[in-house]
Amino acid sequence: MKQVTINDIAKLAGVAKSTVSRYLNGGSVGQETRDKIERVIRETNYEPNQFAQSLKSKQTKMIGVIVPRLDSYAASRTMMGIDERLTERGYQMLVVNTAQQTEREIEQLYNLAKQKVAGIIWLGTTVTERHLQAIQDIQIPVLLIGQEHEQVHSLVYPDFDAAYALGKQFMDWGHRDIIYVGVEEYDIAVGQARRDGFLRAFQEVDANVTTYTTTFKIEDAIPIGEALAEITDRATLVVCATDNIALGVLKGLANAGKTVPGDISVSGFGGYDFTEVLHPSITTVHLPYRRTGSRAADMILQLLTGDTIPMKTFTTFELKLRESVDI
Amino acid sequence: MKQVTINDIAKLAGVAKSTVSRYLNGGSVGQETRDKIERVIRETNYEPNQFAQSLKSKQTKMIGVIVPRLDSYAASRTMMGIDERLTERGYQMLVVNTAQQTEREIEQLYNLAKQKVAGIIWLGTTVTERHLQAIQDIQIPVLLIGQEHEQVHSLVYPDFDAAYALGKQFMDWGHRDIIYVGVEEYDIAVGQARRDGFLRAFQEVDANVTTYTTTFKIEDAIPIGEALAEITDRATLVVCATDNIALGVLKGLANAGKTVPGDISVSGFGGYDFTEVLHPSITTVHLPYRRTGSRAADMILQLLTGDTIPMKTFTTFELKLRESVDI
DNA sequence: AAGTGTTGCGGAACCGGTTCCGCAACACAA
DNA sequence: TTGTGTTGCGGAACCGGTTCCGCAACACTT
Repeated sequence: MKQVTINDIAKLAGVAKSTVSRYLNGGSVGQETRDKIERVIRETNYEPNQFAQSLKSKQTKMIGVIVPRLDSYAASRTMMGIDERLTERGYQMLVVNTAQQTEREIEQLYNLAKQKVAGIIWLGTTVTERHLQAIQDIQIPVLLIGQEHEQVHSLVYPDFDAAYALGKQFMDWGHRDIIYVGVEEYDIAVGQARRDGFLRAFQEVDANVTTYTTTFKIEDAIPIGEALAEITDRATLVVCATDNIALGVLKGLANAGKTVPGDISVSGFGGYDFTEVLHPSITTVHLPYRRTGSRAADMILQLLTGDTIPMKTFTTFELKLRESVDI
Repeated sequence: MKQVTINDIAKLAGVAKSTVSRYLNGGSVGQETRDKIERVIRETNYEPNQFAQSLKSKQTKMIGVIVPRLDSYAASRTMMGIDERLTERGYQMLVVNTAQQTEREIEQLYNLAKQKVAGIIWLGTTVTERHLQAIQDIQIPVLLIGQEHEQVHSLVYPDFDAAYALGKQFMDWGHRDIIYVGVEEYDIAVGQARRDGFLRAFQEVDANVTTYTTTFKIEDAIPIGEALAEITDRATLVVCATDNIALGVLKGLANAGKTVPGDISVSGFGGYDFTEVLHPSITTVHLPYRRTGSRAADMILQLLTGDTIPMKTFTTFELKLRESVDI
């Protein structure tokens, strides 16, 4: 099981190793020599040593993917999409996890650069000066998913538009007293764009809105749901910034003995698979995580070949109007 | 931003590069030289080129992780655990996805070997002769999670015991007419061990059991739930082999207008987070995926250092007795 | 004073590829 | 026949580390 090297091939084929290398990389090699080398390579199952190659070329066939957490639905689906496409194209995905620490995002940018990945796909939550500095330092194409910044190529979800569209639908249905449960503003896409989209829709018809702020964790939204149970006579709809929050709110309401959508309606955002199979099924916005991953892979590969692509690309969204919101 | 090399350091410090290398790897170097080198390294932010190192050493600080899918709860949580521990210990996780194709598992074993990972953690579904062959060929420590085989170090969930314990509990509560919804047998752990554990518990009290077989997908279980709605007067409990199946069954029952646990009880297996926040909350078995990941990381690292560890290690489980099953 | 270790260090080879350079062989045009 | 190009190939240098070997300097015995 010893590693077969290019030297072995050269020796067995009776040529110089530079010739073998040329054969492998499409240089000029005579037909006769070509045949000999090909035979030897086939017989020995030769595979070039990637380290030796990378040592010289200072490049790999890897694309780094920076994710805030490994166990989020959005991240998982996006990774799937990325991996599929990358594999098709002969690249490998190298996932690194930041455990939701901004500091580690920056660390990992440098780290991936050290590992000579060809490009980086970054599932971001926030973009700071130091991120930009890192991106500039490392001299590697970076594609940002889920957030945007004018200086970084980005592939973003139409959070504002989707939120607006969903909010508008609710307004059309006549909801006028709304609870909005969002997250902190440091997450631009979720904390700001989504909220602003909803608020715009609500304000257009002068609806009454009460805002709560929570985290991305299900548990943290439960008490909010419980608290909301007190005012189900007034408010008719709880709009949540994520499906996880909706889940927590639903639980809280259930704990307090309220039924959905009977006593009050609840909507989510994100489009987790299982929102559909719950009872009641949850009204939400479906974001195409997986397809976005694939597109991101395509885009980063284009960036590698030097193609120019728009700095900012939007994905699509789809309203999922289901049982949890009363018409 | 050009790469600083060991030659640069040597030149700047006025020593031979072999001395620098010795300094870095703990060889004998005089105090004075040591200081000079240290200063230069600090000033230049020198970091050794990993490719050059690996080229010589034929090793990396990477642990390959083979997962059947990127978007399963179990896989995600396990990866989290692995990554955490590996990062602590100065290793990196390299995840490869097989998209549930057995063939690709084997491919990836060889592939990871080619990339000279130090060890491999394999979240398996089934173990064939060809897997064993691959494992033997590559000469790299492999740790199998979730399945077992006498020739491979494995870390397994106590599927049988957990299923037995849960089934026994149901028997104690007096359920006697049971529906079991499982998966195909090719998955030893889920398809066989879990089923057998349950059946054992049921048989001990001569309960009446009807068995259905489905897949790991939520959707495929929905029709089963719908079909079961016909017999809620007879059967009192649907035992599902996974939480996903339980979710589908619940949906099917809901579609048919049945309530849980009013008309019939339903239990899951696996312990997804959100089984707790559903309404009704789902009775299930919690398996410690994340902690298992961490342990797996520890174990593979032990294997690297040549320690001997038991061929087979069991994890724990915890019954989560909740609302979806009537007492 | 001669012999025996020990320590610190430089030089060179090596890991397995890629690439540059130059030479030989051959064809073809002038 | 000489000159110009093209093609095929070997040799050597290089990528950035690690490691083996040998030598010099300096104790420390005996």
